[in-house]
Amino acid sequence: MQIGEASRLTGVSAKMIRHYESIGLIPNADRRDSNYRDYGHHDIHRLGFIRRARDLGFSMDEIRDLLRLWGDTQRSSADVKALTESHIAELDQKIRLLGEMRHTLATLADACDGDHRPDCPIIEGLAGADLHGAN
Amino acid sequence: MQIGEASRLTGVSAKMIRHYESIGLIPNADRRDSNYRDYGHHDIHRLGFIRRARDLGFSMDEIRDLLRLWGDTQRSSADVKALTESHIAELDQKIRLLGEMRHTLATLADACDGDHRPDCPIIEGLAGADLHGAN
DNA sequence: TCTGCACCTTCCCATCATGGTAAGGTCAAG
DNA sequence: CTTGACCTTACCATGATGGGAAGGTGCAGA
Repeated sequence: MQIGEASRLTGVSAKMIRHYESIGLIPNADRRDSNYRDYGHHDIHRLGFIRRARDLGFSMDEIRDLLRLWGDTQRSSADVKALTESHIAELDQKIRLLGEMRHTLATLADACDGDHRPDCPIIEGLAGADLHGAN
Repeated sequence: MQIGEASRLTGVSAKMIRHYESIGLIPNADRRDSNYRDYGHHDIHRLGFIRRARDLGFSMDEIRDLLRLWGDTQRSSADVKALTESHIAELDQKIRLLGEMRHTLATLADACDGDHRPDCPIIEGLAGADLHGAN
């Protein structure tokens, strides 16, 4: 099938399919006489794998590792689990950081009357108060 | 003072200070005879404001709005609060998405023995299972 | 005075994942 | 033969940041 159908089936844009090929995440696609790329079941499966990993927040480097692990019949499930848990830890870190931001902002917003007057603890906080200390 | 000291005082890299100037987030700095940029209290204050907003996850566009609100003595605190709450909603959305990813991954990881054998529900999930449906 | 070093300047390139657009080739249906 | 959908490559953009090159400035010490 052509790249458009592969895109529709996998939810990966044609643009990104070509990009993944260019960075070696997927092998060079077969070409027809027209020079159009030609995809089969195997390619669709691989692209679906990539899309699901991407949707779970794995970086391209991690996805590269996952693809290698996927194709390695010798590897232990412990290898996959380790990579996954490392990624979970990254997610936890991001969630924690965003949560801290949210907490600080919510505290400032709570202190702000939000009326017609100009006095605003949010702006004052940004303008110089200690946002991370005792609040 | 020179850009290096301004950077040290505010925690904004010299590189970014120049960048903020180039995109109009801060006014063009005064120049000495040497053509070196020259900063004063006012500039330091503004850069500190930007750094704090950045640390709270505001985008450059939002920071631009915040700076405008900061300098506008007419604006109501409601304007600032609205912008802040919009940003909090963005943070909540990101946190929710990351949390969903984490949940799916944790479920898969829990199902994975993580031993020497190759069978791995994580890889199987990525390879085609329904990750978002009943799991 | 010369030298060295720390600092500054501008300019260009890279990241990461993705999209847009332009200029042109292919192919099937009407 | 035309139309339209599809494909090709190539280049540019995002947002926030860093890296590095090539060269100017300024001060302290030999």
